[in-house]
Amino acid sequence: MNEMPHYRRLSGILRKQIQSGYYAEGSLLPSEHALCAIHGITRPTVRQALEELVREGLIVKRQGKGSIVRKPLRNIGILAAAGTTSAIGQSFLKTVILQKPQLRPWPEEFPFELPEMEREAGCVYLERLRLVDEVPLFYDINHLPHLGLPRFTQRTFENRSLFEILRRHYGIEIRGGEQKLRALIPGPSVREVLQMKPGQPVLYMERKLTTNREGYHIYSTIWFNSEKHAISGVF
Amino acid sequence: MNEMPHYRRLSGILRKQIQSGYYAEGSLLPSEHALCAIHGITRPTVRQALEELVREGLIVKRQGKGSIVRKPLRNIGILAAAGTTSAIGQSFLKTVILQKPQLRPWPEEFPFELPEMEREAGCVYLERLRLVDEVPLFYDINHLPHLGLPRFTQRTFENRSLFEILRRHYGIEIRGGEQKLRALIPGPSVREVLQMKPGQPVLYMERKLTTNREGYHIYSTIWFNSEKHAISGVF
DNA sequence: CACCTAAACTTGTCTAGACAGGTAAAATAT
DNA sequence: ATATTTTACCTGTCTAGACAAGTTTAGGTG
Repeated sequence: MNEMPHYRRLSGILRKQIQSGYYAEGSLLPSEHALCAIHGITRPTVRQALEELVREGLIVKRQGKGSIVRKPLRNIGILAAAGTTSAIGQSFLKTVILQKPQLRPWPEEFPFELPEMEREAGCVYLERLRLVDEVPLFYDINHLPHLGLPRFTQRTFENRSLFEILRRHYGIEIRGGEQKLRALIPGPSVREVLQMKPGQPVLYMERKLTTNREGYHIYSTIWFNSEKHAISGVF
Repeated sequence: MNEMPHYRRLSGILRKQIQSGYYAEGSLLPSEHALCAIHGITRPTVRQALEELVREGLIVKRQGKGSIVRKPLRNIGILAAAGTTSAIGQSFLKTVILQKPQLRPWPEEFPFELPEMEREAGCVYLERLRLVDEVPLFYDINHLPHLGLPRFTQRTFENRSLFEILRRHYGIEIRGGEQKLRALIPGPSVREVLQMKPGQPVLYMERKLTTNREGYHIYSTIWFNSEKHAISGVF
């Protein structure tokens, strides 16, 4: 249904091939010229696709040599990735909904500045806990404006990406975003959710995601237990 | 001396104009077409320049509207920026060299895997402390391979960007890199350097930067006191 | 005046090449 | 056989357009 741009289609194909191990670590992707021929598109379009993969850290390019497939990062690549589900192998990641989506007024104290439009629409509130190997890792609180999301509060989110549901059922795609990071000692409630010992620090993130809908943003607050896993990013 | 690509030259010009306030927050940059005419280059080249600025969070693009200048982030944009000096207004940032560049063997325990070439070359070690408004904020340890860096240990780094010296005197440019982030409680020595109270957490980063020199990497370990400032990034 | 439509302008995507510069393998000379 | 040069191939940069799609503005219509 969605007409996807050629470059995004290609990057999706290559991403899947890399993650499935079809291209081994350290091996070369087909050359840009070859990819042109295979997919019937021109080089700038191919380059645009490869650029996405470079940003995600899946490949490294070397002039005169080619595009080298990288060892997939063991850590959680949340910095650049749109969703957390795509960041780590989905198989190890389990999602638990602590608070089902429910309508709420916007909080009085909100770390982001909120456009008038979104404030008036009301807010869908959602709490999740992500576990890797049965150990709590992320705890995130999400606020989305209640604009054009029919039946959203009835949907099931267990083990499914929030972003995938937004894309498939409502046509909302994440385009990018900004985030702020801090290290802090979590309060007792967050500490308990993450099953951490007192005095242990977490990575605290505030994110504002932009979407293909003009003026529609998703706001997330994330607590991350970085004792065993680090967060990785490429730039 | 250095033939710079057109797109990088343009992004540099625009970056300077934005940071100097020549384009006010919220205002529009000249259209891509206008930038073509002004600088005598074509649109793909202009777009490549603008893309850099989008990645840095300096502008936001809106189809049908234009490139909007963003409010400069108050926090430290270290995630995407190559150097920390460029991330915050240089005026407020002060650099103190805690350990002048000196030759050393590579550490036994090194958080990164080290190419053979770089290990054999020996290592230049360098410790810095960054202060904002006279308050310690970053403490970073840097390891660079001692390959083609004549007189490097004699240079002065006070209030000067390490990356600028590498670029101007040795032709080394930062192309990108990867990083890992954690939250942790610093050891007593780091805590003292950053003048922090016991039990307070820091943002801990390990970065591996890639350069225009094939196989030449810069390794940094950074401790960041996030009590007053957050680290911000755009993706 | 209020409303709607069309035009002008903007960025997004894409084509079809060109040349420069780096890498590695094949061909040649020693 | 070894060392050097050439060649083929790859990515980096750039040109000069085209059409699509979103936004704003200027006219025109009622």
